[in-house]
Amino acid sequence: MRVSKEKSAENRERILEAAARLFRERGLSGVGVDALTEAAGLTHGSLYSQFGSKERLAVEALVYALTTSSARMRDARTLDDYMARYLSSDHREGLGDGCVIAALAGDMPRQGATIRHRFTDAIRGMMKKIAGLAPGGARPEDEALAIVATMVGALILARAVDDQELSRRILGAARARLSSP
Amino acid sequence: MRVSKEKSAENRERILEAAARLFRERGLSGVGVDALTEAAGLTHGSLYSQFGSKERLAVEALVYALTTSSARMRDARTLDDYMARYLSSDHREGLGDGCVIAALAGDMPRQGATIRHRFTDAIRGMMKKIAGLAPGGARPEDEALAIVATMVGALILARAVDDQELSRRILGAARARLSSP
DNA sequence: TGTACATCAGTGAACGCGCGTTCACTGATGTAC
DNA sequence: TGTACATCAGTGAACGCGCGTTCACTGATGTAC
Repeated sequence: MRVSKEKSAENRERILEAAARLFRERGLSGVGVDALTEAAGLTHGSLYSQFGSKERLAVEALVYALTTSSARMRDARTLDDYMARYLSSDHREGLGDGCVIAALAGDMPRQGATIRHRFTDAIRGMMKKIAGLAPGGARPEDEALAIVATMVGALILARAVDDQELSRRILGAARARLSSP
Repeated sequence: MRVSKEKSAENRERILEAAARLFRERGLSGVGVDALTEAAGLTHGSLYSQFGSKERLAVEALVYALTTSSARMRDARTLDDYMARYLSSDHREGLGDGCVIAALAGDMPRQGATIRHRFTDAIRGMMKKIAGLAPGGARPEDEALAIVATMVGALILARAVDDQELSRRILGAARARLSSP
């Protein structure tokens, strides 16, 4: 049955919220349309009314995740502060509401043009944020890219290993290397 | 029909070779048993004679990939040499015969215990190789872990972005940061 | 404000398809005599 | 060395299942009068 504009907008938001979390937790191909809509209290057909296809939802969910999840990092004022948050065990455990780049980078080589483009913009965004926090240097954006690579790589590896002690060590080693310039 | 022991061992090797390449190219859940055996010139049933299940093949293929693919890096004598090879555009393009860690790290949080364990050993192996090449420092293995995180992160991000110039810049920035100590 | 009706967000059955796995079967290999 | 037969690697049909998507339908919403 038809629902009010307000209710429809709220349903759309709930699907996006669920998708932003589930895609990060299980990967883009690891979540089906049933799981996505069920998590929002709807049936799979509503996804097609709202988004047209799973891929188009994925694009919007990526953007949604970028605008909401950078909340964790947004008000970091110094590079040390940013790093401490990014390379924390909290962030390692919080796949579903953590960094989109670390969660989905491995999927990107196999994605469509639109979603890869948004993802690339997200990396540029993180680069600029870090460049704004870092002391400077001759090429601040290149330095920022190296810092991004270290942080993203450390988080991905810390989540991949099955040994808690090694995981803790990876995050600590990355923090140590980045804080002592 | 039954085949000779030699032929059977050769078939097993061919499946492993195809699996080691395809799993890295498309991810562990991105390749089906038909694709895996067809690439070796066999039908899907032979996978079950040889390995018992797709997951057990994945474990063996991971080990196989580690022993063969580190060929690219094996004879690196210095950290600069290792880095130049690892952070090359050749390596970025060569997903299928490149670093297993960079290719599969993103899949690990959703894998079974055995395969995660092997993967964790692979990271320790790379850490020790780097620690053996690096100048030293107070905690050579921790320094090596940070270098591994930077290299793996840079390669994953360089493969993820859709902008060739940015991709090149990511690899270059990581090289620059690692070579100037 | 009240009534008649067109709109359309969401439902649920159905689609074709590919997945991982099972299993009866084939027939060359390998072995026992 | 030659013969009879058990073994078993590989084949191909079939399984139940979940995938993404389509579509006729429902009925409350929103609009035109």
